[in-house]
Amino acid sequence: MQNKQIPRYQQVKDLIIEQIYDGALKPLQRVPSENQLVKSMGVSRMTANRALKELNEEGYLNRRAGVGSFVSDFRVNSHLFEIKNIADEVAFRGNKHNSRIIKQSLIDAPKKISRIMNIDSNEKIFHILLVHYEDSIPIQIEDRYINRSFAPNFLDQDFLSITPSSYLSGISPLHQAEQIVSAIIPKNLISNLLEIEKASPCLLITRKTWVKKEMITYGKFYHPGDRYELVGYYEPVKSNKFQKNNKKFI
Amino acid sequence: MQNKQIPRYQQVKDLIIEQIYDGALKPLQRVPSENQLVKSMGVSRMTANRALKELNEEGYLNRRAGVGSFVSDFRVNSHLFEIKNIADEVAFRGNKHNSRIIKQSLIDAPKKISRIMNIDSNEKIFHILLVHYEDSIPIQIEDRYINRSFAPNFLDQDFLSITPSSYLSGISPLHQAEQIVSAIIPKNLISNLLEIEKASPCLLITRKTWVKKEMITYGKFYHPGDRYELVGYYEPVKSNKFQKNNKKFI
DNA sequence: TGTATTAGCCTGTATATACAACTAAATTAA
DNA sequence: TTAATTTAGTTGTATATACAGGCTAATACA
Repeated sequence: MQNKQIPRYQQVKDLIIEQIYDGALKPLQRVPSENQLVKSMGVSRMTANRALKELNEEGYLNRRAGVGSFVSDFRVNSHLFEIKNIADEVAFRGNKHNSRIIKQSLIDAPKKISRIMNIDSNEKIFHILLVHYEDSIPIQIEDRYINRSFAPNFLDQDFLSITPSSYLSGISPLHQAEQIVSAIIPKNLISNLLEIEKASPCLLITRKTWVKKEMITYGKFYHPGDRYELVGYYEPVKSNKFQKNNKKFI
Repeated sequence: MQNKQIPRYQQVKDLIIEQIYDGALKPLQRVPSENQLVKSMGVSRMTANRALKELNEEGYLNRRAGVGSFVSDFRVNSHLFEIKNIADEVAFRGNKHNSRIIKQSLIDAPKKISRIMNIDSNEKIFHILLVHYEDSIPIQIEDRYINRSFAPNFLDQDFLSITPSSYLSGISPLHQAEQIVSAIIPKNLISNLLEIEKASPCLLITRKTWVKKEMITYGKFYHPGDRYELVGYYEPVKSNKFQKNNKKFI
């Protein structure tokens, strides 16, 4: 009965979002046009317009006048705009990205991780540790745990040709993300992999992501403090895109 | 004649934004209702609705059904949502904020600053250096330059009772902001003021703000790495608010 | 005087309609 | 064959209208 409480434009939105998360609507795929929604859902064109317009503003869809509305490619740009794919960042700066895989395995979930991710303590979990390079200089260490049920084929992936972020975004877009930025002095393993001095500072980004209330990944991302910065540029008008940039290797 | 290119809802928005920046509409003040805009601007109620609705989503206005639409209080929350007032952050966590002013003066603009802010090199500029405390523990050093023409009475302000951010936001809301986050080992002056060890890392936030294409402030904000984090929480639905939080002094 | 009701204004949603501008594909003309 | 034109479908904007629901203040009632 609370069906009547939910506005119709929201019902249309929810239906489309549902189909995106279910995989019924895949990235770049066309979604029903406004007039099709008028017929299929019995709403007026204006409320269909509102639904698609808001989904566009929220990053789920891309719309082009005269063409149509299409599901965003979350593998390139998350609709949670701050979460970007580092390979695309590097490419955006005109540099060459590659990576080195240190670990890629299915392990018993460490107690700390199983607690954070709220999974059973005797459950297995995927773990990956890799170094991202920009023009052969290390710029990020990705130390990440992935919920097994979300990406059962995780071990079969070649993460030299596609980043874990991109692969995971291709399975389903994110519902939520939390990102904590801090400044630390890293342990030896990290500073060695980043090829930096032992006592030099790092930006540490701790990121949790959820799909449908379930935590999908928990990861730590280490960046050398002297050659990486988080850049945010804000204006109220259009999309407040967030960019991560590293310095130009001064 | 390009008047016709600009959509009418955008014209309504521009008019209101203009008045906010001009000070004709002040924080918490009521803006014309949809029906008043229908009469005064000769638009339909739906386009007036769209204008006010978007201004609400962009943080310029607060709307309440049955009551009206009001200008946001930018002194508390910038509509560039990432830029928050640290005193309010601290209060939000239920702690006590106070600050200590190290410098508050009108100086000859250092060459580097005048170049960054694009002002004449023999121009004078305001400079402030202060330490923010949360429950008497230093959490931020604010080292900031302020364009003289924007805030002519800057020296008369008592920045123990109101933060510079809050004061500046009260003059006019921001048009643009850039924020760069990096990890550094601070110089002695900074580590002394923050009461941290010499070699311990800091989060450094370098922030530039603009009003109407003119750079208003340039500042560096230092946070102790072991007791401050930037927390971002994202979800696509509603406002993607950005929060700065420090740890609970573990 | 104190309380309940009402009136009036506000935003939120929804529909039906209309025209403009854009795009891609089909059609026509050279 | 090539180029220009038309056509159909799409999004973007704009209007007029309507009703629901929230809120405040004036009004009526006890």
